[in-house]
Amino acid sequence: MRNKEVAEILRKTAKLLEIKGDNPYRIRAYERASQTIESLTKDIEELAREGKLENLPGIGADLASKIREILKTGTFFLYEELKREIPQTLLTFLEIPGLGPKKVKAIYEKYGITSLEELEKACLEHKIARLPGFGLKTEENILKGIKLFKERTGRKPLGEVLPLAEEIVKLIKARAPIKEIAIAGSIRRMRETVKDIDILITSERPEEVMKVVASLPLVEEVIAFGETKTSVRLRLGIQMDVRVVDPECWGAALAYFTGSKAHNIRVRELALERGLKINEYGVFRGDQKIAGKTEEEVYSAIGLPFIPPELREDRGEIESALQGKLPVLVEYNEIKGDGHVHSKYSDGTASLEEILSKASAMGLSWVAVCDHSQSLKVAGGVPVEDLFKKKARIEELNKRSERVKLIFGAEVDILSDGTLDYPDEVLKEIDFVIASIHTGFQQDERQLTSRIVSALKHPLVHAISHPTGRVLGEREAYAVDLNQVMETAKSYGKALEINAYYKRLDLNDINTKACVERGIPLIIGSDAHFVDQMEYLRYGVAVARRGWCQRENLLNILEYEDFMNWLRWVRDRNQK
DNA sequence: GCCGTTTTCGGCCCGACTGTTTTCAGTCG
Repeated sequence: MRNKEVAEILRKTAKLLEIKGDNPYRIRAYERASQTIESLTKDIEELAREGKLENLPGIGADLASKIREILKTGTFFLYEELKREIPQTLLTFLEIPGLGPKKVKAIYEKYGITSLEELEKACLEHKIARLPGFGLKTEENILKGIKLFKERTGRKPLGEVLPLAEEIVKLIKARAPIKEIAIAGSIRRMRETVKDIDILITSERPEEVMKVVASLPLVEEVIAFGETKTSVRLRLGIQMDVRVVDPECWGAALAYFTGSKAHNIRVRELALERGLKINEYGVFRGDQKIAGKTEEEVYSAIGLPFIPPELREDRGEIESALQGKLPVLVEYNEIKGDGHVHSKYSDGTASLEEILSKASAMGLSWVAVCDHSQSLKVAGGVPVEDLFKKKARIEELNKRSERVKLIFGAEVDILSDGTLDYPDEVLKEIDFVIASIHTGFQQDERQLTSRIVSALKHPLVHAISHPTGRVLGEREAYAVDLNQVMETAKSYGKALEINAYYKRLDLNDINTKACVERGIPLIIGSDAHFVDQMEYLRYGVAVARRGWCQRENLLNILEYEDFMNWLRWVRDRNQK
């Protein structure tokens, strides 16, 4: 899979064209192609071999041939030419808040500045303020931007920002005269990482709301302060944009601020084709407003059904909606079980009783307690003799517990040679075996893939946990050929996990979608090591929804007995 | 550079806020 590589080159090409001041629509074409390829669930090389590149939206004959060139040579002519013409370091300038392509170009052409240090120096010497269109204030902002850029941590995991955003919503509710309030932006779409917090409000006294927002205790700096829009930087280094609109515009504004940008562009193009105009205030035919109060109304005005926020990425949802083929996404409250938690038996902190009571509080009807296997000593891997104590204890608790059941599971290590960390006679006593890799990350793709594939082929294994091993901001996915993993899972009827721990989210949304398209069963596991972490299940459901997952794709919607039946069924069909 | 139940050429999403400007370009989302 070289999708990412191709997408990256196209994205950089777009950026370089931007600095060059090229045709904005040409730039958009490169950007769009980059996004399309990044969110592809198929291998771009395969599509190229089959001659299907031109079928992709936004990719015509020209871009297709450039993509083929990239696949063949690792680059393409225009990109190389642009790199010779424009220093690549200017691309980092674009990441400085307040600096866009026009200003970067001006600075480079006038002074030949190509490094952050030079830029900083030029600002301090007030050389920048002398450029036409620049001023002292711009200079100050660039200096501030450089400082922010240097201490920047980039996008933050949803699991860190969403709770914060919910906290802020509570604060605003308590302090300002508001009617409605909602979190919008990428948080509402439940992207795995987010850059900022977008909050939308309706109120009859917007000025007052703006003042409250600007003076919230978490605010470090007010970036922009207008009548209906305020941007602030929070102490944790994250930006927050708050916008107040009239209740009549609520739906249009919510749709607009939920994005994604790419989705919005497509929706507006569609509106134009129908002789309508959409902005954050409503849908208009000429001067007449025909919709805007609710999102449903806005979508319906341009002939679309409501599209759930998690799908709004321009990954085919508009086409599906137009054909009336949107998936009926699995709902957050349809989850009956947690497929993966740890207890005190390994490196978890919770007793089985605590897990039961947390599950009950969350309204779940089953939890698979999958502790680590014996060789994973650092994580308190469970020796065989304790395994049977755990089994007995679970049976005992289940007799007493009517509504919620524990499932005797294990997260069994796939050893370096692809064998499993318990012998078969032990494995067959374990009701739910989920296999995973915790050692030998450095092996090459062939080795790692064959380890996972042989685990999937093992008749006593039900699923693979965190199939790619990535940890957001900490560790890249290990080298594994997911295509092969998925094909094997498919032919053996095995499941792949959506690990819901917010730094893993592994499978991610795109890989989840690939599984859904192939009909591979998925199971969400919180991977909780503390009972409260079972709440992370919601991030797993979010990934499932972003991956177009319907009820039929997800094992977590099954009742306890049905899930147990599935576990037995998998073993029966693989033990002929 | 893409694309077409009004088009194969002439379109291509839209508005708030800031700063440098006397009417608007640039940036951002």
